Amino acid sequence: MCVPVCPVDNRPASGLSVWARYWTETGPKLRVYYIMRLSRFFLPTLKETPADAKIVSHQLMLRAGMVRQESAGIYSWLPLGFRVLKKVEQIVREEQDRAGAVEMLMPTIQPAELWRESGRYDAYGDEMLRIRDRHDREMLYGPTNEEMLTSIFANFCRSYKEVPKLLYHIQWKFRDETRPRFGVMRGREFLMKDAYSFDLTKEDAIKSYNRMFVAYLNTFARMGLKAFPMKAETGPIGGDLSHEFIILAENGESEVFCHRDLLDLPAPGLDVDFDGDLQEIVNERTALYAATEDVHDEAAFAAVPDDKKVSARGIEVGQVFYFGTKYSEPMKARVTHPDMGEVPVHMGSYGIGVSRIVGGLIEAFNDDAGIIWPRSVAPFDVGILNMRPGDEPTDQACETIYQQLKKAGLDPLYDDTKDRAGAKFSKMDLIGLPDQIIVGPRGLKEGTVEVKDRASGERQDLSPQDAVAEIIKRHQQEII
RNA sequence: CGGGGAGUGGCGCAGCUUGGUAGCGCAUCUGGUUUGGGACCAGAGGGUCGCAGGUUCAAAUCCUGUCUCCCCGACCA
Repeated sequence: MCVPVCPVDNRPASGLSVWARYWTETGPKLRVYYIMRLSRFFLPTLKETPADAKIVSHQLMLRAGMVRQESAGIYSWLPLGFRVLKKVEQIVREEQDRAGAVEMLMPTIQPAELWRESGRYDAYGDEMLRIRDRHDREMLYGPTNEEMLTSIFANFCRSYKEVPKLLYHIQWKFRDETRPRFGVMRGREFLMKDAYSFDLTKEDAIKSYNRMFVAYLNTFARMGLKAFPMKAETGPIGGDLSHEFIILAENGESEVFCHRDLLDLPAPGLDVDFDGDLQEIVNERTALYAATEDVHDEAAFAAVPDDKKVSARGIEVGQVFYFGTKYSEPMKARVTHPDMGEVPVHMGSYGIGVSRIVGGLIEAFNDDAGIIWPRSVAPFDVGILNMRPGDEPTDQACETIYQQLKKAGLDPLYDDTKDRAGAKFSKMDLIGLPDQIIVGPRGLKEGTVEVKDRASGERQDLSPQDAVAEIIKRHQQEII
């Protein structure tokens, strides 16, 4: 049995569900998997670029049949897009868990009451979608959850022994932007991971801040993204310490300035001890100049050597805040300490734009033919292209390859359609699966199939067995 | 929220100035020829021209209002 394993923590690599593991370990030796045929899947691709989409990620998401716009800034996630969204979400979840954060789930709809307590009900303005229920009670579709979680904490936690606490959830949010744009990158409805920390003192709160800071570096690295922490404005969330995590992209929404050496720092790695001292890792990433345009300091930037100056455009994919007692004070989230008496807890909040990242990934990984997914987030791991459906040996070869890949823990998509070869190639390139296995009577006569690497375009003829082994090898290497 | 643009078969567009039978490409369906980089021939189906008023014998076309979407800016994960 050949199961790709993460070299760092020995977990099975990708796509191997609990059930699959159960069966491969305990079940019958001859396990047959359901074959996901393209003819059965739902993949409404477009040959032409929709007129409304202006940036490449939005165009490709529509063309690849990942999303459909329902209203300005509101999207349905079609099966292909949904798979990527889930992959991104799962990486975020795993790294939150690894950092010691605890997952929960709060509702999308919140009572206005909560926001009156913090004073933000009026302050938030038209960006907040306000609604009334049948009893004429004022409700809102949550743009964020500081109030709700602070209230939960205040309700249950009274003692200094209850802290530190670090809780997160991954939930849909709504901000009624005046001008949604860039597809899912700046929608009104968006999926976000938001974490909230509760600590006794500012000093402790910084430790929580550092946990998230380091977790973020690993999170983005696992998706193949280079995200750089930059000093940032605290905005309506408030507070006095904040970093945005930025990926560089031509279509980035904001201008950023930083020291070139920052771009070369590797991710801390998945073996970081999150209960240990993380300050050094954070210091290393914050020592060099890096700021978004809002807080850009020309004088400080001038001190950076000319050949190290980088000014570029970037997409914000995450942000971390420390804001002290801004919410705990008015909402009475206090704990009692033997020496300090009753004190409001020091808080921070930590967001990652999950749905936004899907767009960001495409901005980072595309070419003229379409999307090029990093293996960790690809909707399927590999595409199997049948060049002559109906031809017995070809069908048989495709299905065998499918079963073998599936058995190895990979998730293939089998193009069994009767489309012409050109259409199949184009479609597969468009949706960007990292690897393709092209199976036709012509090659099979010679005992070979063709393995194509989407990113490099490189192709090689291999026996079906070697092709499967090659694909599995590539996926093992991908994991950080 | 300021400024600009656009709504016509599923998608991309023409028609509007100068009112008169709604058109093209792609996609779809049928038949045939093709068959390893988004084929070809022949035929077919599919549109209350965003919506509501108005002008007129007659409105996709002119007038008024309204809704929606997109772009630039201000604002934000």
